[in-house]
Amino acid sequence: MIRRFRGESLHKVDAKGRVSVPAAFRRVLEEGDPDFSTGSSPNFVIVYGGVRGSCLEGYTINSISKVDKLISKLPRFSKDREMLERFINTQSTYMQLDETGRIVLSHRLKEKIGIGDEALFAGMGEKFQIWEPKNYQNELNALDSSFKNLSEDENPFLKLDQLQD
Amino acid sequence: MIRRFRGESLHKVDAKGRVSVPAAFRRVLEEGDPDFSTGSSPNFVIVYGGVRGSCLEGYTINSISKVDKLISKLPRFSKDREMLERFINTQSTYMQLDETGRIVLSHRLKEKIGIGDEALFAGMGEKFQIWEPKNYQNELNALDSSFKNLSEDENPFLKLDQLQD
DNA sequence: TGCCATCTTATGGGATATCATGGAATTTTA
DNA sequence: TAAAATTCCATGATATCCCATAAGATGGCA
Repeated sequence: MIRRFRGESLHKVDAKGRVSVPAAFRRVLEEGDPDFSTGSSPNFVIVYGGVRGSCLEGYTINSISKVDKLISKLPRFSKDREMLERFINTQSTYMQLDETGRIVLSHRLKEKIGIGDEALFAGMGEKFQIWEPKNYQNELNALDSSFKNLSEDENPFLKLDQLQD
Repeated sequence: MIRRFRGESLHKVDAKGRVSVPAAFRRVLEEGDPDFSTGSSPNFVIVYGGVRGSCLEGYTINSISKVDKLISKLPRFSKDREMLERFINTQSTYMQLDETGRIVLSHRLKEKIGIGDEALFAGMGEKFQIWEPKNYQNELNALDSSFKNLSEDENPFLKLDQLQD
């Protein structure tokens, strides 16, 4: 089975910026790092320049490579490519779990998304997100209400079954 | 034969949150997990963020993968995709039966649907649901009365045979 | 068809491992 | 050399594993 990032969990951020990454996510990060071997700690990538910018996004090495490959397909000096490279390559950083499964969020990263002493991890399939808990709740509420306002044929759940497979 | 989730049954939830999954459902979960082999225990997925949110929904690995695959076809950063990932991926979790056929419902999951020391399992074809027994009864009653108020041409039983295949 | 042996199921309890988290000690680096 | 970052150790809480048992269900077989 290819595991995906699933579920939510809330973790403490200590004075040094250390946070535990949810154990379930570690398994996915390990599987997604071609250089990982039992005993070592997986590498992965955090993108902080995200489309919406209100959370951090974690990618396995394999899934960020996929994104990189897509970007490389764009014309070399196009505005689009320039922009994506800026957001995804420039505004990102390699990370490595320590042996207790934690990472440290630098002052800069915490500031980016307004994190204090708690961080909310949210699984999103091929990536995961890190949110300041209140902002996350707002995001969920906003999502809920915008979902309620959708007409029948805008409902993404219903659109799903119309896709070919 | 492709087995489907059928029937209802009521099970005790012990102090640790452990519940037996109905034996009939285990067979379906086993068939629906490509990595299952006799001797091992099947994995599956519980979604708790359902559109209605009053029960948990269990999916086999195969059926949730179908959904994942459809979602992956949507453009990577589209609003639709984010919404679906949020409702289906974020609000879900991997589960594995133990060798006596039980799962453990975390405090969080029990809270979500108001479960105390009993859980009602309901087969729904491609998925099953877990309800707090009283809520389940209310749901049944509500369904009954709304069914009685339908006109002839709204009756879903009658609409069934009009579908093309 | 009545009875016994066996298997499966549902459930419980205790032991063990993993996880999340904190603090101290040590190294790096500016 | 002080501040920042990293490594190492410690611990309570939670989750997982392992074993136990009683009640049904199943299946032969006389």
